[in-house]
Amino acid sequence: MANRTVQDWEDAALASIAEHGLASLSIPRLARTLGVTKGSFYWHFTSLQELIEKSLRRWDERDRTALEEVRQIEDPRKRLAALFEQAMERTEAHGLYVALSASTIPYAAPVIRRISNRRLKFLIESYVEAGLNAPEARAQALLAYTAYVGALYLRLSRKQDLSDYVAHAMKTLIPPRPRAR
Amino acid sequence: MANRTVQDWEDAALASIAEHGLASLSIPRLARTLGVTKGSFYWHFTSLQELIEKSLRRWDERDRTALEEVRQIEDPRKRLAALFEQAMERTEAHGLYVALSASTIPYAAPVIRRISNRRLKFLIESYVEAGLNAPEARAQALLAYTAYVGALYLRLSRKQDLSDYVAHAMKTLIPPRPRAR
DNA sequence: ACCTGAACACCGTTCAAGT
DNA sequence: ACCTGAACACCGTTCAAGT
Repeated sequence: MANRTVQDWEDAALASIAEHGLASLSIPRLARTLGVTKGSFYWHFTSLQELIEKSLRRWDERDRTALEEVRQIEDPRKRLAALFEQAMERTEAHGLYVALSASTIPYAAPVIRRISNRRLKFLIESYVEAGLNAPEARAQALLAYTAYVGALYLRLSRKQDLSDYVAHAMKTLIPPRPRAR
Repeated sequence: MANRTVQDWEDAALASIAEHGLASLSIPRLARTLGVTKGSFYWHFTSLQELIEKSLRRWDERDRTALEEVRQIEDPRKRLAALFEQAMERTEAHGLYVALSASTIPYAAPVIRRISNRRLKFLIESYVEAGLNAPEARAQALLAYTAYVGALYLRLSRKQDLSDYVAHAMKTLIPPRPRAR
């Protein structure tokens, strides 16, 4: 078989973290998945830490492009709605967010911060475009974002359908359509 | 020195998890903290898993009594406000919630579910008392709870003061005082 | 009744040796 | 250039032996 690339290892790591959690990430496991020996890992990476760091950078990049797509939607209210609905898909990304935002590995915090900053900024801008003034938009964006993150975690311990929740959250958190003038 | 008790080990475990995360929990570490050898651990517990299970049960119990205290407040709006403010204190409990709700250990999920069910039920009852009808109260409680959990996680990656956030959340999520009749 | 200390399996890491 | 396989330290677990 062809040799493994750095990207192969990174993708396998992200998938494993998203599904089994960070604690279950192990070099022998990944090696078995990829069909090689654990020793070969150290030709591509200097340590498990480096693998995680590089994988996180990859995830960060993916999140950035995912946001860019939603940004194409012109109507700010529809854009917000799309963001809320996206919040219930993209399960690997959510698995990663959930698995890592509580982790105590030192380089996880900056990545989480960068991702949440980017999404908060996006929310604030959309709220401003939807007619809120700056402090209102900021406060509302923060509330919406925390509700989003909280919902990710809630979904973890209960299988219940959250579509009613999303509907209510959108009603509460998306500003009314401005009146025509 | 006197011998260690089961409770000593449980308390040490909860404190360690809350502060350093679940991944850093290690029997040699705890043993060193308690001034004994790791071998002695296995006189009190059959496995690390059992220690975690029993510790989680202990935490569950603590959360229950913490809720009971807030329940004493008669005015439902003030009770909700107290709950929101408590949400920014009790740091060990929050550290535990954060460290465990994403964990893949099998007995963590039921405990998290029990705790969140209890707090959701409490919120729903308070919202009903504050004048909302049943479905409104349920939806609003769910939104409030997810915002609360999300705020715990957001606080992790940014040191920023969240008191403005709490003020806005309370304004948005606590129903208006009913008019006197 | 509670603890020590040695033993073993598993994972992270290193590295000489293979192709 | 990429991988194997043996080696070593660390942690979870067991257990005979100490007090």
